[in-house]
Amino acid sequence: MSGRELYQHGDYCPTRNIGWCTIHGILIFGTHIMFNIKHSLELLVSAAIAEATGLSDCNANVIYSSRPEFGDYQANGIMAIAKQLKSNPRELAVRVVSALQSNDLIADAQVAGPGFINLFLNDVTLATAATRFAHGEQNLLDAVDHPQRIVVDYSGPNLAKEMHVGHLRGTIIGDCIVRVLEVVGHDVIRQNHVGDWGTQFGMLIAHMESLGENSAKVHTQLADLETFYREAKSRFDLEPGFADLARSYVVKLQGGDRDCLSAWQKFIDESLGHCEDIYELLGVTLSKDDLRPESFYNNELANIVNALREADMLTASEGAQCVFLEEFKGKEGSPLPAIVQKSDGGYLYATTDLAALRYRGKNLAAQRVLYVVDARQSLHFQQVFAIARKAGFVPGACSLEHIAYGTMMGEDGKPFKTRSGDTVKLRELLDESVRRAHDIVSAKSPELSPEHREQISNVVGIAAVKYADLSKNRTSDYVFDWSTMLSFDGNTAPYMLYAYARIKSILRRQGEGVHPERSEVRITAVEERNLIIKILQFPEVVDVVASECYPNYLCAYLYELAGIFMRFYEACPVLKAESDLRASRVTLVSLTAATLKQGLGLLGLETLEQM
RNA sequence: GGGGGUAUAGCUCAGAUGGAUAGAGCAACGGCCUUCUAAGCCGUAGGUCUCAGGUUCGAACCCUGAUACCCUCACCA
Repeated sequence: MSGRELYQHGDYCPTRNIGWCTIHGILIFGTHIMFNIKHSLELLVSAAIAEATGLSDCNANVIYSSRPEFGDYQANGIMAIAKQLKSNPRELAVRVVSALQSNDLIADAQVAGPGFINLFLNDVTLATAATRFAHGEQNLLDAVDHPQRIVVDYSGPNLAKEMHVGHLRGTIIGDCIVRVLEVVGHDVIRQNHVGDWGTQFGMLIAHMESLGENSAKVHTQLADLETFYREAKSRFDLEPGFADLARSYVVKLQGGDRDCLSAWQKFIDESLGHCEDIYELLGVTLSKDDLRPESFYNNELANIVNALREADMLTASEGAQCVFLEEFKGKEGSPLPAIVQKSDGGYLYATTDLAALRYRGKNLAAQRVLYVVDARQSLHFQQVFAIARKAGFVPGACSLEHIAYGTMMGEDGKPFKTRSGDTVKLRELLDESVRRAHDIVSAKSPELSPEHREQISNVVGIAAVKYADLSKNRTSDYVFDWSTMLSFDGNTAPYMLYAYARIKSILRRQGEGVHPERSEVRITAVEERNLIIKILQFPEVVDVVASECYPNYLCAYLYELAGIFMRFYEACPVLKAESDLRASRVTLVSLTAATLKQGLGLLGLETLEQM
């Protein structure tokens, strides 16, 4: 955005998501572009700053006001600009305010403190915008004007074992990000980089083969993958000859031996079935089509090493093929290699990831690649990203991002395990959550039918686990705690679901009396105004989540929305109000319900009509 | 030892580009159901934002140093 000119209706607009445009100098509400009050204010104030100072490209620094008397939003950029110009910030702020183009969005702009500009939104415009959304003339979330092709790599369980709690975060955070990116109009390609290759599969196939041709028996055995793995591992460690047998299976597998491959396939199918059950239970959008297992890149690994050799990036060290990059140092400041080929000729994790990067950059033509992977792997991703860039495996403009997340801890502050120290199966965790939810629902609502209680606890139990995770900053470790996540108080799934059910109850009771799609929203109380503003801010939050990939921003927003609704609910009778006011409030309730449902949907949560 | 991360109320966590008086929930105490689901709402109390410097009109946030804990550093993924 440069200078004083705003964009003409329908013009190319380099700043994304502007809800207002100008025609003949008059700011109007644009219908073809994403609604975003904050960006619109930034645009207006930036233009005024440019008008007042002659500077282009000024950051108006618009944020939400911390207190009601400071307006709805505030522009904090004036102080920095005044300093740059060596002028008095308050005087500059006054000039900027008087340079503000007339518009229907800002009702009042006041200079305060050392040079803040407090912005008060126009009630009529707010009510009009809410009405338009209620009438379905526009969606609160509309497509961005520059969709990107974005590859999101998430979940990626190891198929040798059953999914455990360690897979929870990546799976649900990734799924939320994918939903958010899609709803704003990006072209998203999911990639489930499952581990289906490597030495441990030789061991598993050897164990499976020794059980004989009885496929029913094999199926039964594989039903508990964890036990199956333990048995195979134990034979590998203890049984004479078994380790050699396992290794011979690895060689046969990699050599493309048909029998061996078919046994491997049988195992993989079985294990994938386990994953799909979990995905269904969790409500995760990953499907078979999204699978790009490690074995998918098998034939590319030698090419990757060759390409690195041709790029003169390869160094042989202690028998292994390595890439040394300046920026990575190991112990005692010694050069740190990324090993792409072992001394025995085998390939590694880094090699596979380089092949995946090249595939995503070249074949999938990604403009942005997101890796939703545990924070402990950050060095690995820094290395492969750097190597892929240097080797030209991905286009220079393609953004590579490690969307790192922290570890789930037990109450003792150590990584979450069972009492005996084993990893907790994801299936068991989710089942327990549903069971606990059922106990609570039965205690709170004994009058509901058993079927209804079961349905509620299925939704609440799963939502509780997901929401507890998504509502935390993904980069930090957090303590897993049943009582907090299943509590109906605070920023939890049960509270959110209850708020939604309560809202739906009003809409049910009002019957066919009011038609939100034809009614007019009015502002008669501060609680209504607060609710409208909060609803209209939904696109702003979604936009930030799409660019920065922090689902907890969305959770915080929805929690605040629910809280503001509750205050409205206490202060403003809906069904007891008369005629137009009743219609306005029912419409507002309906908008709140739609926003909550869509927001929870973006988190990957189901809602309940009744609790 | 190198690199990275974390440190905010008794507990669990928020705090998006530095903004005005640092926020929730739990736990504690006190109010509100003849009124749209009380699984709710309102209020009280609780903080030298680990410590010490620095940058600035302004710092939980940026810089330097210290302390504590966590992660990571050659053929696992």
